Amino acid sequence: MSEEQKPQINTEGVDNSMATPFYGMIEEVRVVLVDHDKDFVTKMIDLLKSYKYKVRTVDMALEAMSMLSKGKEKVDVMIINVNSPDLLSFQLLDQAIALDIVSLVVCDEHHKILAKKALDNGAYLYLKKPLHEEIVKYLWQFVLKEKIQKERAKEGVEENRHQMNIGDVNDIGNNNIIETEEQAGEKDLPNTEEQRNNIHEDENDVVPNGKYKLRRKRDRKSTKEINERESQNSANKVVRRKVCTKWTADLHENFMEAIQRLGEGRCFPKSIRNVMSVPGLTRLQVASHLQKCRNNNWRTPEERKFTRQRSGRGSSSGSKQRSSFRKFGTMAHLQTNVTNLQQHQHNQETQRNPEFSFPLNTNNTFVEGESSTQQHIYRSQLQVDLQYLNINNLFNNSFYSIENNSVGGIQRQHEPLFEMSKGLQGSIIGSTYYRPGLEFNDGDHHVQNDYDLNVNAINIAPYSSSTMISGTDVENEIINELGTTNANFQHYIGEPNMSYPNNIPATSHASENVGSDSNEENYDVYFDFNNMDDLFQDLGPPSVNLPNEHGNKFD
DNA sequence: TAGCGAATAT
DNA sequence: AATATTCGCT
Repeated sequence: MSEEQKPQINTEGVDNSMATPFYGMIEEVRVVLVDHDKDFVTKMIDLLKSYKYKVRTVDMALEAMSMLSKGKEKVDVMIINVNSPDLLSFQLLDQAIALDIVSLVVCDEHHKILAKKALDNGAYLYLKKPLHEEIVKYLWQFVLKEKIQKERAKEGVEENRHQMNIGDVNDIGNNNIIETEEQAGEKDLPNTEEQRNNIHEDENDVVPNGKYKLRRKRDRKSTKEINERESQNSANKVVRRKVCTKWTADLHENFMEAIQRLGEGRCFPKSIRNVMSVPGLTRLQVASHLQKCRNNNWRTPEERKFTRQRSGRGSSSGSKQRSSFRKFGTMAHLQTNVTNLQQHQHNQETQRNPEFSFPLNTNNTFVEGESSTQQHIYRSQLQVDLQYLNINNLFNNSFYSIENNSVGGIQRQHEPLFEMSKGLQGSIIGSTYYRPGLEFNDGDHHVQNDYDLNVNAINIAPYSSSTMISGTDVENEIINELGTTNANFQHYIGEPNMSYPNNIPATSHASENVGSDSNEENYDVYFDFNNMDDLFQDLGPPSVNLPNEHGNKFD
């Protein structure tokens, strides 16, 4: 029975390569642990490593966030302490989710509210410490499943592409991945260059100012092409969900402070970004915002509401006065004489010099909103909107086929792996699919049903096989399966009528629905892995032999 | 090259 | 309308 001999494991194409970690299904799994609890961290490192995971640890969420924004290291799994001292746990979670990182949120003390919030925000699982070894052991399967799922989603998309056009509006989320291919043929082009060169100069008109004015839209790569290319290059690279930063008054304030601090002539996107140091905020985003501001085209959310109300947005006066104020940082490169002064100020910690001729000022432009009074913790600064939440509820075939073979039993040597994943994932599934919109930029972005859909996922998973999510057979099977093993879990059921507590900023859509959804009582799912052994087949460590060499930044 | 600003897409 | 993405340029 020693782990050495699991030859049987490979009957099906499942994979025999015991030689590689994770049964060869995944090359490596990089786990980032975000927790300030030394003890826990130490233990987890050992545990994780014993299962061949690449581990990287950080104390606080902020650190992890910057790590993610740098994007240097690929991360597959994040284990986040829900109570990071810097209070950024949820922001980190948002970020991680946006990057398709399987995120487990852990806590010392269980709080339904937090559990709910974590799941709401896309956490794969919400767990109380210490983590059950089984979870760690099968962590990689979560990753695998997500990955496969994503690929399938992509494939499906490709297949249907011709008929999908707009049709799939409800398919939130895929818009950026899908992209209809109206004009076939272009995809054949070997490379972008060629396409770029297709711009016909003669089609441009010379306008009075001597510049060329494009007659037709630029011959840019369609996002579709990009996506295609991407998916080719890196089959396993996940498609990033498109995220949209919302420039809240706070965030803007931060931005303005940076502008102020830098001084005219030095307001470049990059430097601004650095000064702002808002994790996750990219240079491009700053550039975009800067552009908007320079053009005096940006309004705070409050202002927007206001102007919207008075429908006017009038051509004339009114909103115009702001202009003089917002012209800051124009042409950073113009470098006005203010420079020296600025430089000076720059060196000093205290920069806000009133006399700073910068228009922007101190200004109360946004003070109107409660923002200014807000704590200095950059709370809701970066509100990431998941515009493309949709997770195609496609179940991947890989699992499917295997599952089919194993219908009826959890035993089969080579299948346990998947059985397990079925059980576990199935139970976890709720949180996996459960991704109500966080907050959307504009009402246009239909996330609406996601909520119900997903809530169902959560509710149903443990108890029944009613159709939901995708309604495929596979799915039901999984769910049923889960149902049978259900007893092993202790489902923590939230209070029946728990409506959104005030402290959950929420996502209005969600809260509304919660209120009206009779199933809400099952909303909150909390697992207790006391008896996991019954649920999972013990396969021994995923990889007994193979020492994994890939030692990137991960140990 | 990386980073910028403007143009353009979504 | 607001934010993202692309692109030519330095």
